[in-house]
Amino acid sequence: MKIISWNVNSVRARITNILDYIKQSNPDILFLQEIKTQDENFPYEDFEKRGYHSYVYGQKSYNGVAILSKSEIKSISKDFIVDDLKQSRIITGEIFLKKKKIELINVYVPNGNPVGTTKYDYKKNWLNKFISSIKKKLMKNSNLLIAGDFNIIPEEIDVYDFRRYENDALGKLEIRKKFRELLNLGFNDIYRLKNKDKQEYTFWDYFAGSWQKNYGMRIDHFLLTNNLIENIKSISINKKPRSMIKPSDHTPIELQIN
DNA sequence: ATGGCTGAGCTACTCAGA
Repeated sequence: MKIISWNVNSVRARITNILDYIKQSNPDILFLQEIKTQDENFPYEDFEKRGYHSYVYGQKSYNGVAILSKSEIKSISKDFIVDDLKQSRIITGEIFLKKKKIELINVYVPNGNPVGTTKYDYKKNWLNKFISSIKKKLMKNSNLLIAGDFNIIPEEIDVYDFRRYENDALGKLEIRKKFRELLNLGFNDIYRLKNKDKQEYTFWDYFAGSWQKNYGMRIDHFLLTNNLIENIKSISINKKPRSMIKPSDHTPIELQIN
């Protein structure tokens, strides 16, 4: 089974790119972040024609997440945490894999910049609530798969120039510690688990020729609980969509499990 | 280099992204 996560930076502006990518990569499940549209304007028909169910938690202009799936997904939920600002950032569902019930958690973590503002505090509080909801979920199910745009650079190796981000909301130690706190609950950063020293990125800024210069960062992740490690076949970052015309600034990360 | 670009909403410009 192929599960992919991709921050598309607007599902409507990106629709041809997404449909081309689906045709090429053929995911069973696709997590989308930053769809930037309300549910009623989501392009359900485009995906239905290609054989996908769409589960959408939209928002006007900003944020918004969705799960596309070839098979029906049960127990879809949009209230994983209480979000004070009512931003659409998490959608969850359940699938079965070899008799394991797996909780799928698609996240779009707040950016948090600039540091020292209410946006940064919102990110910290959001992460605290997220971690506490994960703890609760772990008491019911030890098979969790979290994927999405975490807006966290886990370690120095995960960005082209760490010094430029050590005081940024994506790279500050305080935020990176939240990521470690999550891992310490029994999760693995699957890309790093499978690629100990590899320096690859999932995001490149639109400006300053960042893509051409490979000034990127690894901020989109798959975190799986220890129980699911035996099911992992492969994980890879697919850079091709970032090289296309009118790209998202993020590129997909692809997980094979069976 | 607190943004050089891009998208949404809207129709001139702000907000947001990372």
